Amino acid sequence: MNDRRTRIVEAATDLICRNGFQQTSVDDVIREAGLCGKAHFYHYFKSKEELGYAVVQHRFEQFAEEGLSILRDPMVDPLERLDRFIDAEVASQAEQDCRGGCPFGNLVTEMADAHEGFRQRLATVFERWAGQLQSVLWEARPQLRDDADIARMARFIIATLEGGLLMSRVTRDVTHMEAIAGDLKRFIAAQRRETPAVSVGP
Amino acid sequence: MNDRRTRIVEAATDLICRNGFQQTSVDDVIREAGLCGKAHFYHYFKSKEELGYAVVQHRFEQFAEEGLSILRDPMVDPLERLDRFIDAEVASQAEQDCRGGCPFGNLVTEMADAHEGFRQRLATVFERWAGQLQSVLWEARPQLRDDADIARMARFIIATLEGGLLMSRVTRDVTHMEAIAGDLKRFIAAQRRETPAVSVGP
DNA sequence: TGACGCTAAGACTGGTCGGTCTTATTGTTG
DNA sequence: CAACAATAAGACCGACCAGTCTTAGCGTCA
Repeated sequence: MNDRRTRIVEAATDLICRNGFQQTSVDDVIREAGLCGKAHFYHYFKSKEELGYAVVQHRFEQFAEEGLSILRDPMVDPLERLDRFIDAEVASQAEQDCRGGCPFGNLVTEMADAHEGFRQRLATVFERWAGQLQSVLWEARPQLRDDADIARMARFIIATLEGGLLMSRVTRDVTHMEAIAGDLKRFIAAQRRETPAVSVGP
Repeated sequence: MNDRRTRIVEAATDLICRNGFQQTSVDDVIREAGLCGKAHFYHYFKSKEELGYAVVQHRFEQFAEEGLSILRDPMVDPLERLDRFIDAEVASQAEQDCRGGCPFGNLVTEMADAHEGFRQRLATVFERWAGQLQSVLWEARPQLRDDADIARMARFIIATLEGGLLMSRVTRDVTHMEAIAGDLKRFIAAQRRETPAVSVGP
């Protein structure tokens, strides 16, 4: 059945996000999932690489559900949503004791140069992530300066978060991530229209 | 002689910066350096890990000389130096076709969680890097707002550059790095004193 | 010339890896 | 019960790795 494949992908996602792709062996995944032999694994996946692609896909779906969903909450002001998303990233880093970093960033570092297939799939992940941020910023457009470049801002936010994760990971000090996230919020705040837009009646 | 050890470290630095630590075998290093056998290698280095530490050290010395030296040029205004440093990072990324990223960032991702020895040495690297940035910002203090937090700014700059390298690496598009670097410069510019400080005569 | 000590080179060891192949077990149909 | 199909499990293969051990070749000194 297909949910056995799903089960394998889940186990592999855990392992790969924790230890990286190269440091996770197919045997490890089999053992962790514990419901098929090696030959059977290669019935579900043409190769280990194929498993890696499935993991990228799966992890992004998790992220879209657990992380990016904050950006979609229609009951909250868009710029407030953005702040909450940034706070959630900081909180998540604190929760895992500054270890692990961003699974997508990790895989970029590990695989992007050597493996075009991974690079493309990861590029798609970041594109979609940036797309969600752009949607929020677009909603917040009336509050933003006319010259605010939304696509650019979205990429800047991602880059800064990724860098913040890296810095707090190496220092193992979440206050670094907090400070960087704080500065990022100030950067975003600086893109707000100085005089708030006034809605004009008919 | 000791310069044979140096030669090995140089070869290993090339290989490890290009392919990562785990993906570089001791045999690869031997072959690349081409001037000693394996047993001899283990005379110079207690283990592969030890070689890795030497590579971190060596690569940082290169970086301090080639990259960070821009920050020390006494003939240039400090904030101008900072801009030039950022430009140099972008140019370097363009030169290597958006591949490779930052060797220190790569090693953090690869090793920091699993290997305390690497984590500590890499933390030192980032500390020194941040230290150089702080020196520049300190020099620029008269031009900066009174509430500018210099240590925080230094870390923010590093984080943003690291994130920019990652983004342009996955998209293989240096314009992303350029845009992020541009926003970073705007962030720094926003920390300038609004009314320039006036030197008061006696 | 001959005996000895030192070093460089790479063969070797035990282990891991991705991926395949064989075998055992189960279920199904007459 | 018997013959066969489908599937599961893990033994196995060649390649590679970090680290050690053996050996062959060199210079040195008598």
